[in-house]
Amino acid sequence: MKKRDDLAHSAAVMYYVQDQTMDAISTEFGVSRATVSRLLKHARDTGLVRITVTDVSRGTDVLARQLERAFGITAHVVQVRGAATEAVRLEQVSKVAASVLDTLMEPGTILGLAWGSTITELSRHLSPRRVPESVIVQLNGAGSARRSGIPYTGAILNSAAEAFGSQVVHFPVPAFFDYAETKRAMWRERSIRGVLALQAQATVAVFGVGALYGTVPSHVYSSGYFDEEDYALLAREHVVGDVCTVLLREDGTWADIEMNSRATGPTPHELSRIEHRLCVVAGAHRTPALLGALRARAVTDLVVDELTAKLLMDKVEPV
Amino acid sequence: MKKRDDLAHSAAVMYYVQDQTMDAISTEFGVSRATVSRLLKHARDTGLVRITVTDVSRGTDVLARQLERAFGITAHVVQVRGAATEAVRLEQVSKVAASVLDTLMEPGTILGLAWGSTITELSRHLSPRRVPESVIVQLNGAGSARRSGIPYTGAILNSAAEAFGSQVVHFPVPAFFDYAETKRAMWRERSIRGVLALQAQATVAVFGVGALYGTVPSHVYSSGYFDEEDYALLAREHVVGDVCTVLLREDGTWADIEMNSRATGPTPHELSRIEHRLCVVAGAHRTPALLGALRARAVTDLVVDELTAKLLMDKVEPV
DNA sequence: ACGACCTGTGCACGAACGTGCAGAAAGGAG
DNA sequence: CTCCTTTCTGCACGTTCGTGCACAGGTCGT
Repeated sequence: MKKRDDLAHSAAVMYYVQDQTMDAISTEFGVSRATVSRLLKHARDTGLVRITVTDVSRGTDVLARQLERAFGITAHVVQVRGAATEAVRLEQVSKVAASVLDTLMEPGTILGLAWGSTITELSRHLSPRRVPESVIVQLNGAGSARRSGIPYTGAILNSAAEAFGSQVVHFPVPAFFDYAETKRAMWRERSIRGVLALQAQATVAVFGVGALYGTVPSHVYSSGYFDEEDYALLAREHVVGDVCTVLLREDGTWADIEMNSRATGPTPHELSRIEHRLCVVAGAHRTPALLGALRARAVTDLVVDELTAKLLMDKVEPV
Repeated sequence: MKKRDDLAHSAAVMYYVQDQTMDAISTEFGVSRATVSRLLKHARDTGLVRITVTDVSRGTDVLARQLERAFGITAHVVQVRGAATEAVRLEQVSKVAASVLDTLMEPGTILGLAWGSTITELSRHLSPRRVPESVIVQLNGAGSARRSGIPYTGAILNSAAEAFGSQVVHFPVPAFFDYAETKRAMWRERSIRGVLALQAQATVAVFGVGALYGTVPSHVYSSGYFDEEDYALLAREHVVGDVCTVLLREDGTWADIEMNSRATGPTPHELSRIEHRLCVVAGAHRTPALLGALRARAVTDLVVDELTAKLLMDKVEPV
């Protein structure tokens, strides 16, 4: 499809630069106006046309500033129609997050990506833009008792790699090992050490937070990663969710949770060596987990919907 | 107007990033949809939202490639509706040129600007974008027997400076001196030498071509810069137009034209030390002058309307 | 205090736009 | 070559958008 890109490019120039109407362009090209509409969509989708909003926002959004002061982060609060479904909320937040991520990518960036419903959605909204020498590395294992997790994370990593033109490095381990012993053993393997080393060099990390409780428990808690016994353990430890499959409590502690010795994602401590840690959160039920993540200092950049942001601030600074 | 920019920013995010309809945004904000439409226009106008078309074009536009091969330049051929008036043609070409100039500006750029109807129009279509440490320097004098030229060039330089946030350096001399002697004298003055030195350091120059003949003679030939005697001289010398008020013939020669010893713009030879020389041309009557400019190697980047491009190629490679 | 003026907003209408659908063209398999 | 599948295109409709106009609220000068 070389011809199409070409037409799309001319059309884009005429439409976006010269501001011709689609009608004028269609007669110029001798095609229907509908086709021009489609060409322009194509141009936008393929990154031939980029629409960028400068983020000078930080300065006046009250809620965002509160978050920034309270946690020492950069925050983007996303307006979502109150009546929206959870799916819509997630979509809106992901779109904004995608655009924020876009501003963080620069040549040579090593991007660490977690997985989950939030990140999946985000990966769908990345607009293509070649980032030379970029590498994408999977942050945490995704295998479970039932599945290897590779198709699932593969979809995420691939679409991100396609958007940025990056190399991909998978992390072929389960989300949790059954035995801490196995993890220690694997962590000595050179194949794994290579991935871990790359993770440590990442300059940007993107992740959501998993919520253990609420009407919509997150993927990892509802898809066979844990058994009955595990759940009991989680409850006893007051775990509210996770960041990169490292479980944590609302107060931000995680180090003493036994199950984390079997988890494969980077701990908040390990994460904190990464310069930009973009956390994407949509949905009120994630508030406790988000609070834990923030207190664990796992986050430098946050994208969150307005409602959740409000609930969060209410918890921190009750009025 | 801080509040307005702020609302405009939120609206822009919702509209361009989250693709909400203006309707949804208006109810969210509690204003009318019309207001949102205006906010978005404001956001675009102030550079809060940027729409960029990647110029991978170079690759398939046949005419553009012909020009590139024939003259060793980078060319952008602008489609303009055949039926368009000259004013529309100029506007369209200027818009594209403005976007090309935008891609050439980077931090620290010293931009040399000529003046004329083309450049005036171009300066109207620059979309604001702060370019740190940039400087704009006027390339050629604009004074005539009647006017100082400062208000006229001032408008151009100011609007460009506003768009890029640059410093401005004027060149307060006439377009042509009456006596070559005066020019030599002035060129020794330190105030003038400072400007000349800056011109010599420019990394980007933008200019049109003036056409001496045709239905629409260019500004410099119709606004009292010359007297009867001058015109006779121009005709005798086969001058077809000018670049930065340096007169030239269709074959690209200029050095032996007496009047040029009184002109204040950089000669093609001086221009050629500037890395990027963006020439903007709209209108068939400028074809001979453009040909002269190209042959004089004054140009590295050309933006031209399709019709003029065709006429030009017909002259060079008759079919 | 009053009117003249200026800025910003909503309304309403016509213009511009996106997209489901159905038919045409292009590409493959037999 | 023919039939089937897939992709592309134009039509038509409903939606979404831009803007002239008129009015409201605010500012300034007299």
